[in-house]
Amino acid sequence: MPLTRDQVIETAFDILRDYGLADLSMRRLARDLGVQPGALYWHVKNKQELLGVLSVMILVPADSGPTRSDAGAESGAIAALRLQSRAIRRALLAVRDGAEVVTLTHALDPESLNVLGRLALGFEAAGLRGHKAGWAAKALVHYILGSVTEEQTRSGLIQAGVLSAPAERGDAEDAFDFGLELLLAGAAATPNTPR
Amino acid sequence: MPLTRDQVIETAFDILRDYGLADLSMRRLARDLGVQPGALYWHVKNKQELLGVLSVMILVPADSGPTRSDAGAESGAIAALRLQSRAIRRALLAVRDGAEVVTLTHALDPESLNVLGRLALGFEAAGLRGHKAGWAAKALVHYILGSVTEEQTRSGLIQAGVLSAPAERGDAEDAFDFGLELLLAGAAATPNTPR
DNA sequence: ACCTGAACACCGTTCAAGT
DNA sequence: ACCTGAACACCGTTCAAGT
Repeated sequence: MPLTRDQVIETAFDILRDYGLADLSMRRLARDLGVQPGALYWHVKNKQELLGVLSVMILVPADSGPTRSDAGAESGAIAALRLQSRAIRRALLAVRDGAEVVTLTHALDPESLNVLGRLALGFEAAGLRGHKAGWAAKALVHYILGSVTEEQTRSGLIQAGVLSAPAERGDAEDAFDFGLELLLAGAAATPNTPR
Repeated sequence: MPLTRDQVIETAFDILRDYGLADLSMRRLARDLGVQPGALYWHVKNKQELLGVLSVMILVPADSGPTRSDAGAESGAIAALRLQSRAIRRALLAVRDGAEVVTLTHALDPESLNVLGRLALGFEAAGLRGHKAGWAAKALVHYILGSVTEEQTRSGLIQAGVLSAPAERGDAEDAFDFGLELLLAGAAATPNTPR
């Protein structure tokens, strides 16, 4: 039977998860599927589209966030943002080079990932008005993606034998949480020029 | 006369500045220098080393920051961090794909850019102790690089005709400053568990 | 010391032609 | 509808051999 789009995507995801982004070429993907490279372009527009789909898949585990109906207590809004941010970090860490893939997609098409808009809603619930909620969300996204990309790059280099054991181990999470608190504390302290 | 390392670096910088990172290949660089690709490897270890040198060059305009001797008034420490952050942003914006190049270098070798250590000193001057100053500096670096990378990616796409004019223009700087204030306000509000 | 020539092992994408 | 074959236009890096 013919190749399906889902097979292409699934195999791409497997290569990414098991070997990393550097090994995820269209030619390698075609080889794993037992097909000529050109065949892929019947099922997928180009590599960028494929990475976009993978980005969404990577973020699925973090895809239950605050929705507009969750406009609950304002004090809980910051707590919700904290949980959501950690969930995004965990989802990215679960796939090799996950942060890098999502960063690539986010750079070319920020709207395609629901995560961002989701966080903006969170900051609105926390009391930020106008552009500020969106700006805060962008800042948080940049922070998360940057942190996790560095974390995954480091473990990639260590595994490749380029780097030796981490100088100080286990503090990646502490470092992440600290930066997260910085951002959230800043948001909580920001004076809200009314509407 | 023979090719010099400085010529290689200068020409690479020119290609980057004028045509962007996508055009900066070793083969293109060799062509512009009127030499075979292999010749470059006499003057430079590999492409990564070259990008590292370019990263340092890009950041030179922001390379006059607080040093340890500047342990001045604690209130001014936050102000200094604000100025330093804006200087870094400007330096990155001055070169096409500057943020992306620096991000690549920073990912593989964070120590090689003095910027980070510089910012950590700034946070120490602001009263953060122990790991916290370093963590805050990392957060700030991720934020700056992420913001400017997105900014430059967008203008690159617009110039390439992929995107149309920005939906809301001129607010890139406002957005940057807002996120910056979030981080700095968070740092100022962070309780300092003594030593 | 410095460079050429040539190769090795790759890329993403397109497209006529086949079934 | 779906894929092959083959090409186009590239990559980064190495290395014997030349001068």
